[in-house]
Amino acid sequence: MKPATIRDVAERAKVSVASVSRVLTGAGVVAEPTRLRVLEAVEALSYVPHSGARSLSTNRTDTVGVILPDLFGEFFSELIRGMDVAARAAGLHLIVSSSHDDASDAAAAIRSMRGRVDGLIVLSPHLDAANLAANLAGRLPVLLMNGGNNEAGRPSIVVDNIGGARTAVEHLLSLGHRRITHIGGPQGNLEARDRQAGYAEAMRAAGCTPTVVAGNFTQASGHQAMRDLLAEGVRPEAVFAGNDMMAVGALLAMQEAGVRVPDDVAVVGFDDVPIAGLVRPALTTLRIEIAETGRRAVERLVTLIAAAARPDDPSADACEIITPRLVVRQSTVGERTESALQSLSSGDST
Amino acid sequence: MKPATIRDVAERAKVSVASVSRVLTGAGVVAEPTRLRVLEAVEALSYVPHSGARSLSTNRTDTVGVILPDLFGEFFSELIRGMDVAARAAGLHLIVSSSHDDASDAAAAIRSMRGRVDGLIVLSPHLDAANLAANLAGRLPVLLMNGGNNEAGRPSIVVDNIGGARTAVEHLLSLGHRRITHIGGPQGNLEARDRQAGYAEAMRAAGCTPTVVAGNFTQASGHQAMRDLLAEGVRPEAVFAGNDMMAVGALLAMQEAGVRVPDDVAVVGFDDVPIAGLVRPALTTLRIEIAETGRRAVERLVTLIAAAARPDDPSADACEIITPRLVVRQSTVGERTESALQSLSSGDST
DNA sequence: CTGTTAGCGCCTTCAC
DNA sequence: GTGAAGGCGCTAACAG
Repeated sequence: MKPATIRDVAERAKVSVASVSRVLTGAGVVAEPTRLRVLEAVEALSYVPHSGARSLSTNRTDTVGVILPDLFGEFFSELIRGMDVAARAAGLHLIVSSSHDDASDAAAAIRSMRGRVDGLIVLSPHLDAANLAANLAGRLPVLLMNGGNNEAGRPSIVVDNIGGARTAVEHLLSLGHRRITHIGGPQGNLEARDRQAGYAEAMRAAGCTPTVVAGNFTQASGHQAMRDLLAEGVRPEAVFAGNDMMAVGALLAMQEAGVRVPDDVAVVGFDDVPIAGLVRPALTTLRIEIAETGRRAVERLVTLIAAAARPDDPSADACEIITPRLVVRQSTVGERTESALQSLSSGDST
Repeated sequence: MKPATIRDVAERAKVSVASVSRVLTGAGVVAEPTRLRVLEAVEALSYVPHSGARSLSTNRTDTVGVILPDLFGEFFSELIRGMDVAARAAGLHLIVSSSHDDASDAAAAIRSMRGRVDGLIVLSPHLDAANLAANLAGRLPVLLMNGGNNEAGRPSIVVDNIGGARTAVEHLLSLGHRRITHIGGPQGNLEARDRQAGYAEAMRAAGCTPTVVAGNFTQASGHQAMRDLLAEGVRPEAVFAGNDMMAVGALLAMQEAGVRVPDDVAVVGFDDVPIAGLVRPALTTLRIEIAETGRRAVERLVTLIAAAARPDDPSADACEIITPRLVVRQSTVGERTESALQSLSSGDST
C-alpha cells in the first residue's frame, strides 16, 4: 500500500541499505551481481527514492526558488520560460512564488523557502525590498533582479532602464518629435521610476518639457491613459510608454479614436514582449532578451550555489547590467521595407 | 555561521525541542512564559524552520507539482497564473516542470517529484501519456489535464475540443462560408487531434469537404501555413486554426499578402489567449477560461490530496469537462457595434 | 566490496 | 505543561 523505502529494497535484494544507496546514486563501487539484484528489487517494488529525505541527508535540494511580484503579463511568463530551460539543463527544479505585492509579503515567501531550495532569485521591484531579501535569506545564495541600480556589490542582474528610456526618447527626437508624453509605471516600482527618470533627463537635455501621465504597467492602464489624454484634447507627437503592454493599450485607444500611428502619433514601448511584434502597427520598443535574461539568472545562481558550497568564496558578487536594444518597428517609422528596418534597428543604441 | 536549528532555539530558551515545536506549529498547549522565551530565542537566532525536515516528519510538503509539455506559449502562462493564485490561496507552493517533449521524458519528471510534492497536475497532450502518468505517480494524487477525452474514471479536467471545433465551423457556416480550411496542430497531440476531428465532422455534416494543412500550434507555423496556402493560389472563404497563436500567424500572413480579414477570408482561433483580443482585426475564437481552469485544477488536486489522506476514499474521480464558448470578434464579422458583438457572442455555442 | 551506524532537522506519541 | 526518545527515508563515514 505505502510506497516502498530503501529498506524494503535492501531486504528484497538481500543487501544493506548502503549498497542500495550506492547503486542508486552511482557513488562508490558495487559488484555487478549485487547491482543487478538491487535493480531487480527496485523494479519489482517500483521503488522511487524519496527526494525529500535525500535532501535532508545531502543538504541539497536541487531546486531553486523564484520570488516574483506578479505572474501577470508576458514579461514574467517569458522570464520563467527562460529560467525553466536553464534549470532543466542544470538538473534543477523550479519553484515559483508570485503575487508578492509588498515587501513583507515577499519576506514571508522567502522564509518559507528555507530547506526547500538551494538558492533564490528575487524579483521585487519595490523600494527597499532588496536589502530585505538579502537579509532574510540567511546563508541562502540569492540573486537579485529587483530593478534597483544601487545593488552593486550584491550578486544581481539589472536592466539599464535609465539608458533604455533615454534611447527611446532620442529615437523619437531624431524623428523630429518634440512633444513626447510618457505613460509611467506603478508608484514605488523601481523600474518604472528609472524609466521615467531616463525619459525626463533626455527630454530636458533636448530642451523639451517632460509630460507624464500615470499608468500601472497593464494594458488596460495604457488604454485608459491614452483615452484620457485624447479626451482632454491633448495630442502629443509621440508617446513613450513605460512598458509594451501599456503601449499596446495606447495603440488600441488611438485606433478607436481614429488617430493614426505613427502618422499622427508615434509610439515606443519597453521590454519587447512577444506581442510587441504581433500588433499592428508593430511596436517600436527597447528589447530585453527576456527569456535569455531568465536563463542567465539561473546560471548565475548556479554559480553562486557552487561558490557557497566551498569556503573559498570567489565572490561572484558582480552586478550584471543588461542594456536594452532599440528595435524599430512601424509604430514609429511606418511602412518601411524590411531592410530599412533592419538597418535602423541594428544601430548602436547608446 | 550555519543556520540555527530547533535545537539551538531550545537550548537558548532553556526548554526542550518539543516545546519549541509546539510553539511554532501551534499544536498543543504551552504556558505563556515559556512561549515568550521561545519566541525570544527564535527572534534572537533569527531561526526559520527547515521545511524539508518538517516534510519528512509530517509527510506533507505543502507543495504541488505541475508537469507541462514543451509548448510554452501564452496558454500555459495563463494556466500557471491561475494555478499560482489558487496555490497561494491554499498555502501551497508550486513547482513547475516543463519542456517534456515525449512521454518517457515526462515520466522521469514525474518520478523526480516523489517526496517533493503532495500531488501532481499533469498536462501531457501526448498519446498514451495518460496511463503512464497515472501509474508512475504511485500513490501520489494526480490530476490529469492531458486533453484526451477517454480519461473518464480518472480525476481529470478536459476541454471539449471536438464540440468547440464544431461550434467554430458552425459559426463560419452560418456566415455563409463553405470552403473552410483548417490549420491543424502538431502530430500526436490529443487536443489537436480532437479539434481536427470536430472540424471534419462538422464540415461533412454540412456537406462540405474538409481541407487540412499542417501546423504545430506556434505563431510561426500558422504564418507559414497561410503563406503556403496563398502562394499556391488557394483562397479559402474561411480559416479555422487549431489555436489562437496559429490564427494570429495566419492573420499576419494575409495582411502581408493584402488579403483582407474578414472581407476576403474569415478567421477563427481557439483558446482565447490574451493576445486574441489585442490583434487587429480582433480574433473570433473559442474561449477557454484559461486561468480559471488552472485555478480549478489546483482546487481539484487539493481535494484529491485531502481525500488520499483519509482511508475512506470518497472517490472524486470525476472527469470534469470544460466547454469552450464562442467569442465573436472582428476576424469573422468585421466592424460591428459593440452591442452587436455582445448579442452574437452570448448566444449558446452548442 | 559490503554492512553498521550515525545523523540530517523536525514532529509526535508517551510518560512525567 | 513539559521533556525524552523514536522515527520520517536517505546518505555518508567507518569498519570489516
